Amino acid sequence: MIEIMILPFPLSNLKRTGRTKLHLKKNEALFRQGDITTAIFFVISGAVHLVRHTHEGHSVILHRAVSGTTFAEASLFSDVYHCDATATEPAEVIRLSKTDILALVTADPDFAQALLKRFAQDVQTHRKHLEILAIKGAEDRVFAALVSFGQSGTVTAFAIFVGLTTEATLRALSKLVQQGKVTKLKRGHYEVPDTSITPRSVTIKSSV
Amino acid sequence: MIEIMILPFPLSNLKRTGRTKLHLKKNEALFRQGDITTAIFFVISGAVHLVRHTHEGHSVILHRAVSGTTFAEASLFSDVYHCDATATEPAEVIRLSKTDILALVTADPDFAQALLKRFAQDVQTHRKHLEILAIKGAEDRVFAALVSFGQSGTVTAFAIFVGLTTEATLRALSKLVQQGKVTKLKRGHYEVPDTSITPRSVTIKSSV
DNA sequence: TACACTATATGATCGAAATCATGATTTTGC
DNA sequence: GCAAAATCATGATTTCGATCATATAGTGTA
Repeated sequence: MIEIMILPFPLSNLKRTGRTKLHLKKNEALFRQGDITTAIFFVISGAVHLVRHTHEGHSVILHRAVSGTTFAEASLFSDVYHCDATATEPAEVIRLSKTDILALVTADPDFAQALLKRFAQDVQTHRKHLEILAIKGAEDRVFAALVSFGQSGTVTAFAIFVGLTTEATLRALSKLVQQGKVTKLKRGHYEVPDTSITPRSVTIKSSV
Repeated sequence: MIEIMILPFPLSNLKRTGRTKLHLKKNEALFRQGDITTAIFFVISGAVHLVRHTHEGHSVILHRAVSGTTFAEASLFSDVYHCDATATEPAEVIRLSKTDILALVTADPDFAQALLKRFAQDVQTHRKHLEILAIKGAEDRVFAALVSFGQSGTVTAFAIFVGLTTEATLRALSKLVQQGKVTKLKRGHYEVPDTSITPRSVTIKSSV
């Protein structure tokens, strides 16, 4: 039961039947927008993207779930999934039955609190994402996203995440590299060196 | 104790000391980004905007809390507030002590579950917001936001919410009115008539 | 009432990112 | 291993929204 150790909340009381280990191939979908919700998930290895599709073919990467994190927690209280979940690389995930989780919430206060914390983190992450999308210049936006989230996955995926085209993102990255604010590790892999991470001093004036 | 009736979760067990009623004037700040977190809030009347400020003066309206909703729930698990909370119109709010709420989570399973549900709703709302910001055309974006969230507050506030300038938003609105997709109630007040709300048929192909 | 201030509205210009285009490189599936 | 597909990269052109400017309608208040 090694996996229980790395779960962000204690599962000792969860029925064994409530847990299933799944192996996903690349591009394999775990669930799709509109599917009936039956479970939340925990990533052991690999990565899963949560993607929302809009009417006219637009798509947003809402979240990239990586090793050691849970996802689709919000589905506990909604009837259908509101996004697609697709493995972007081969992944192992644990499926946690929705009904069992809900039962455990009622039975185990510590579990409930741990789950609440995860939800709160989700909210914070989404807010950070919203904050980044509000930044106007492509260069500033890409840099902010790189500082806050890092380049998870391909540049193309990163571009969708920051709400720009791949071209615009690449151009911004190459300019940032020129300026020394970003390091190009290798083709398609960029990173913010520690030195360039300036602590944002929150100097808010009390005057309106 | 009228207010307890309209709270989205049962507060009967919350210590009386944990609740304080506050009266906010227009533009009065409840807390600011960086302040130590001590409470979550419930809106009785009026409206409170949660605004996030980025390094270079950009701002995002993360959330508009209106009558009957709670806000700053995420602060339960973080040390400082990550955004400003300001009344955009005179407002009455109830301050709910953070420590008391956390105690109640442990003591009352029903309360814990109700709170979890609220968090989940928050996540869903933020996702919808992210989805809207991913829409490229100004016209499409404004229309989508109007359908999903309605025009809460002024056009200027709505413009910030959708990530456009006031001018671009007004132009988009006036075009949408021309097309009959949006109704102009009066100067600065727009609405999507029921007839134009097309149910988005989720026809996702299983291929790819 | 008069004044200041803010929000709404629309027009003109400019610039930044989307789009289109073309190759090179890497990965993936057979 | 090899062909096909996807990704990375950069250049040229176009388009849409930002910006600047100006005017009007409300709103608060002295």
